[in-house]
Amino acid sequence: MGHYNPLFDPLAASFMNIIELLDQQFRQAMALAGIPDEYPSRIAASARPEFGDFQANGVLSAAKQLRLNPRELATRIVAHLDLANIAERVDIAGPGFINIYLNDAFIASAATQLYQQSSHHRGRASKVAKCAETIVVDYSSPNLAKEMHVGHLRSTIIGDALAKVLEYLGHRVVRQNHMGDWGTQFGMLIAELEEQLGEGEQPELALHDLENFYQQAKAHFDAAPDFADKARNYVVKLQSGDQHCRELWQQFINISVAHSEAIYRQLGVALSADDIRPESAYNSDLPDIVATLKKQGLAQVDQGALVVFIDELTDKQGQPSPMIVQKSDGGYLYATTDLAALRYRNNQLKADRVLYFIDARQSLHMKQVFAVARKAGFVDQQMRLEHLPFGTMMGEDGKPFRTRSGGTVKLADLLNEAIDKAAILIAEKNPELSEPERLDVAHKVGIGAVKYADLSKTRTNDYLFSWGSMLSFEGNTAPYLQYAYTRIRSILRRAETDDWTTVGSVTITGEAERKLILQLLEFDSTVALVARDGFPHTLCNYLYELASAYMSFYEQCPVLKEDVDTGLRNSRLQLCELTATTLQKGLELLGIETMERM
RNA sequence: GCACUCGUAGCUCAGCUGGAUAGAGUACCCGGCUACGAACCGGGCGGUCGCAGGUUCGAAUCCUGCCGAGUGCGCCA
Repeated sequence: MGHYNPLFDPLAASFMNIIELLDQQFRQAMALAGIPDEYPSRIAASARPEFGDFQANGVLSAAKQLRLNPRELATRIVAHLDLANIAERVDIAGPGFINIYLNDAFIASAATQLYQQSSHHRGRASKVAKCAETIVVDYSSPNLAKEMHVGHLRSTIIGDALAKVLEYLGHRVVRQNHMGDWGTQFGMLIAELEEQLGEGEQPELALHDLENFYQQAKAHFDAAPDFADKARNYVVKLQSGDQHCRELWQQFINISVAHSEAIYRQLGVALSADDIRPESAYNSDLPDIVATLKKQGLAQVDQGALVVFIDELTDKQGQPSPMIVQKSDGGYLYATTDLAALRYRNNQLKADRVLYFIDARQSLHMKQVFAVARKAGFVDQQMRLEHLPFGTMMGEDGKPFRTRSGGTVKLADLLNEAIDKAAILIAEKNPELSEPERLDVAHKVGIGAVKYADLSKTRTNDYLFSWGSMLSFEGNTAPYLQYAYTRIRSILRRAETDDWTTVGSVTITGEAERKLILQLLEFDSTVALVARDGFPHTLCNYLYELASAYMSFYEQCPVLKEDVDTGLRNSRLQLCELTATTLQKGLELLGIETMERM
């Protein structure tokens, strides 16, 4: 696999991108200097201001691998480098660093171009994909046996952010909510529901608190052997299509799905009923999956169960990794369902790429499913299967998270608390907001804070759940970004006329403007990175730095007070507008809303 | 036993397939509202990047070993 440069992603190629531009010039110069083109220039923002704006780090590693003197090579490349009108200076420093000092006029013109583009599109324009793909994004996938709790937050909002990013880049995204509605535990729930309905309960009433209902059923199951037997019997009847069982199950599922959908609405997650493709949907495919595996000689009976031994996954002793696809009692497992889902995504959905946002603890399982699906030909060879794992939620004590009572925090409770807290803060800070506006803002701020707290952490690491960080509205948080946005909107409202939108161009008078523009120019490459790797925290960090650069600009550069005649007022208004649209688009991709005032 | 992940400031975390003097937030201290919105800005304090080797011009990053934490490994999902 070659080195990936996001700026050479064909999707990114259609727009002005400063790093891409530099990269192109460097590739040319490197080619002229006799460097094979598999060596990337690796243009990156410089670590320190005294090292210029950008540096080309690839030259040093190329020199190393080609066993050339790095300083000499750098000199040769710079001699071929054409950055006229782009850089005012290119230095070679230390062992062979190439430092690029951009021309202010060039930066200003890049900003102007970007502004005109975004103003023409009425916002940050989405890229037109040259090679749009069909990408299945499998996320959220709650277990319908229980109420959604905070542990479901990650898959739901990270998956949703990725879906939005991929759509923004022009891909065809197919959301799949692989809801868990078909496990063994549903026998238990049906048995409990039957008993409670027998006592005259209405299903809506019995199930108004899903979590509580589940606990009742579980306690009943553990305590009463005859109840447990009945439950197990119900599983078999349910999966073989028994009418009565199916009806009870359906009542349960309806209420549980409605609960999930209420959470999605509150979160602003773009998962609809159409995206639900639950485990039960694959029930009728399972016998054929197993029969195919048997026919191909991939599955064999071992200790009573039907097992696929995966040669591609072996341990140090060369033992192939086993995956059970059918239990000794004939029942199927979630591995079987996952295989059926993959075949569906290949044959029906025609996916080029499938992304799974699932807990890291399922890593082995996902590897097994992918390997078997390929061996069995359930998916085309070129289809890209990616498990994008996330870490376990930990408690303050560093152990897997539990509340004092040993339970989990309901997602609904967390969201309501965040909104309530935001409402109190808003009433304090901005009492003149009307009641309806305050409620609206409280919702956006509270939900935004919760989502950002999660999205801004590296996906793959374990993460600490704390009310404090989830409900924080200061520092590197969503409200900080939202606040930056409202400050800009406030200026733009006060500008009154809109002559500035079409007259004049961006000019640079100081460091604050320069930094702000350089940050604005990195939006596209940041989004491309998120689409490739599936780490939304990269975008969070970018937006925080953007908002931060704007806040400094705001302190140092008066906007409305500037003289119209010098053109500076228009220049700064355009920068404000460009920052606002970039913040808004970035937050939108993360699923976080903005507002006019807060 | 085997496998995967992780260990960075008091706390919570960034650090982009090796780059120059390791950065934010928070907490604490100092300064800034008769100012385009102070949910903000500027400054200070704070780190043997778990430990020890190795690879090289250069290591938080790559390799090996050790210590510590979490997770997974044929009939739950």
